[in-house]
Amino acid sequence: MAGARRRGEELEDALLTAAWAELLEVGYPRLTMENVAARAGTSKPVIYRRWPTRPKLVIAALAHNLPLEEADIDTGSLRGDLIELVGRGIRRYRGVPGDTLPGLITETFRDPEVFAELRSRLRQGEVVELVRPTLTRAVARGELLTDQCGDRVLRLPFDLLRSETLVYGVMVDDPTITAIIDDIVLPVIHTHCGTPASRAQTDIRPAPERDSRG
Amino acid sequence: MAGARRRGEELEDALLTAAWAELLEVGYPRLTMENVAARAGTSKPVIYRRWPTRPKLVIAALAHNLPLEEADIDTGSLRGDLIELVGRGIRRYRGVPGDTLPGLITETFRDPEVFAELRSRLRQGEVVELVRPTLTRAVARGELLTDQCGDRVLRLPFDLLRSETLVYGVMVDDPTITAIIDDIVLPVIHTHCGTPASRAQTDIRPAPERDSRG
DNA sequence: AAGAGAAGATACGCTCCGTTTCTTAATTGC
DNA sequence: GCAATTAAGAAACGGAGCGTATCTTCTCTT
Repeated sequence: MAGARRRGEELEDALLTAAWAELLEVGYPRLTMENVAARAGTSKPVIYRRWPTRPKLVIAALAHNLPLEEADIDTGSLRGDLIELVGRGIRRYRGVPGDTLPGLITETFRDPEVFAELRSRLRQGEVVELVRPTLTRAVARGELLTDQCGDRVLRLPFDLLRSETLVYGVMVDDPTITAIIDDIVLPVIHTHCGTPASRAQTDIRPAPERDSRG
Repeated sequence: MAGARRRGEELEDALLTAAWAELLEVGYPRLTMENVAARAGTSKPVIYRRWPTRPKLVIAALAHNLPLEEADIDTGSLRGDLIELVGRGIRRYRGVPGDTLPGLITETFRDPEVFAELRSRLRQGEVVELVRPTLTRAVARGELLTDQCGDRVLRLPFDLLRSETLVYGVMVDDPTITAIIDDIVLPVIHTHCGTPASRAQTDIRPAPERDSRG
C-alpha cells in the first residue's frame, strides 16, 4: 500500500519488536513466522533473510528486548548484594511468559549451536559471573573469610531461581528471593567461605520458610 | 500381512514400548505418531483411539517404563540416605535422553491438564516426599535436632538435580550427586535442623568442589 | 539515469498432527 | 456354530506451520 518501504535497522527493529510482542501475547509455542511478519507489516522472506530459523529469531528478540544489566552492585552487605543480584536477574525476565524459556530450550535442543547460544545468553542474563566479586567484596568487609568456593556454590542462587521459573513456570516475587537467599544461599556460602563467629548469629536466619508455590 | 491381529493389553504394551523405543532413539522432538505406529506394526488411528495427543502418549510411555521406586531407604546415616535417595531419583531417568523432559514440559504448556499430570509425575519420580522421613530418621539417630524445615529445603536436592538434567541436559553421575549432597544439601539441612556440635566437624565437608559440567 | 540489491507479495513443497473412511479380523452373545 | 458388535489396520485427507522459490517493485547507490 504505502510506498514507504523500510530498510536496514528500522526494519530489523520492527521485526524484533513484533517478535517480542508476539512472544508476550501468544507465547512461544504459538509464535509463528507468518504472524510475526504480519505484525511487522511485512512478509516471511524478510525475516528469513535475517534469521534462518524460528529459535534464532526469538533469541534475537530476547537479546533486543532484554538488555544486559550493569554490574554495579554494592549495598553494603553480602546479603543485600545477593538479594539485589538475584532480583536483577529475575526482573530482567519480568514480562516474559513462563513458558517462553523452556520452549526455547526445547526447540533449540535440535540445533546444538543455537542451544549453546541460548545457554550462554541465559548465563549472561543471570550474571552468574558477578557472584564471585560479590563474595570478594564480602571478604573485604570482613563478612567472609575467603571467596574460594566451587562453581556450584556460585551458580546456586540462579539454579534455584530456575527451578521456580523454568520448571514450575512461576514468576518469582521479592519474598521468595529473600527466602532463597536467607534459607539456602547464605548458609551454603557461610559453610564454604567461613564466617567470623560473632556475625554468624545475625546473618544466618533459619526462619520459618515461606513458599510461594501452591 | 499376518492374520494375527493384536488387541487390548497386548496391543497397548506394544504401542507404549514402541513409543519408548522411539523416544530413546530419536528423542522427543522427532518422535512422530506415524513412526511409533509403524514401529509397533500398526497405524495411527490405533494410537489415537487410546491417547488423544502426542504428549499424552509420551507421558503414558514414561509411566509404563519408569516404575515408581519403593521407599525403603536406611543406610545408617543421613548422608548415605540422601545420596541413595537422590541416586534413585536420577537412576530412574537413566536412558531418558536429556531433551525428553524439557520437550514434554514445553509441549504440554499448551495443555494445562497434561502439564499438571507431568509435573505431578515428576514429583513422584523424585520422591520428594521421602526427604522428610529421611530427616526424621536422622533425628532418631541423633544426627539432627529436628526435622522441621521448609518445603524449599526438602525440595533442594531435586531442584539442584533438575538444574543439571533439565536445564543443562547433562546426565548426573555419582560424584556429582555426592558433591551436591556434601557441598549444598547437608550444610543447608544442618543450618535449619541443627547439628550436635561434636558431629558437625565430620559431617560437613566443604571440600574443593568438583564440577561435572564443561 | 541506470543498475544493484533488498522489500514485499504470493505460492509452493514438505512434515506432521489429528481425523475420517472403509475394509477386515477378532470377540461376544445367542 | 453363526450373526452382530467391536476394534484393528490401511489409506487418504485437511490444516497448520516451517522454510524456500519466484517475481515484481521500490530505494539506494554511483
